[in-house]
Amino acid sequence: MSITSDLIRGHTETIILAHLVEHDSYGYEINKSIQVKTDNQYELKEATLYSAFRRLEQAGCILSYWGDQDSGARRRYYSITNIGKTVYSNNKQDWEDAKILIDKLI
Amino acid sequence: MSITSDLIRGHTETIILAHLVEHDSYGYEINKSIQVKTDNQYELKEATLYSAFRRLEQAGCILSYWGDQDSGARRRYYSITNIGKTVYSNNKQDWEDAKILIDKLI
DNA sequence: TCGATATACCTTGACAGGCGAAGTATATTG
DNA sequence: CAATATACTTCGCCTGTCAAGGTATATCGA
Repeated sequence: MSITSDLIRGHTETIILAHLVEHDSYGYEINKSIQVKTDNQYELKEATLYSAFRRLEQAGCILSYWGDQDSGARRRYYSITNIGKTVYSNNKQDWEDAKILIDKLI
Repeated sequence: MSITSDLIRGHTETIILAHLVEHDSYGYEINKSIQVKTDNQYELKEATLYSAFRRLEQAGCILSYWGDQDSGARRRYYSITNIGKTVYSNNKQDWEDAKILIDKLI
């Protein structure tokens, strides 16, 4: 893990939404996927991940339901809502804007 | 101001150092400069700015001295140290890395 | 001359997101 | 049978941001 947390702060929710736009998923899988996508350069801390889920659900961006595994640990699946999709696009645009802004300043 | 604070969070110190790499300066001027550079899209809140100065000085990244104005409000000038220059380059590189990482994830 | 505005700095306390640490439970593998 | 992987949860601390309030000097228009 190279990136400092303050640089990623504020992106956690967007990262989760980006994953859920593709397909329903659950916490552990999302985190593994982040590690794969970044060649193990980054992973979310569990507490960070699950508290982001709580915020997103509270905000109506995602819905959760228990998966029905006949084996293995239970999984709480999440799906993105229309609100979540809107928030996701807005966040993505904000990121594009922020990149330009920060590049001007540092 | 369009950018949300969580996207800029962690960049405040780097932004200040970036300004001080060019020349010694003081809080008010740095903040004005940020507004000009970003066409008024962004400015640091005073409390944020001055608490960043305190952290940077504590960390040995900057030094401060009072300017000798014969008129107008007194100014506390800051100059960047060698440590500060090193921190600045590291932060800049971290930002380049973070950009790539985040782009992969969102 | 007096109020508004610009310049310039400082402090306090609250808030929110990240995260270390610890716990729970199931399945697999050596 | 112990270790490891999967999978989720909660508690409480830490840290950067910022709203709010304060101080002081200079200028400019009414």
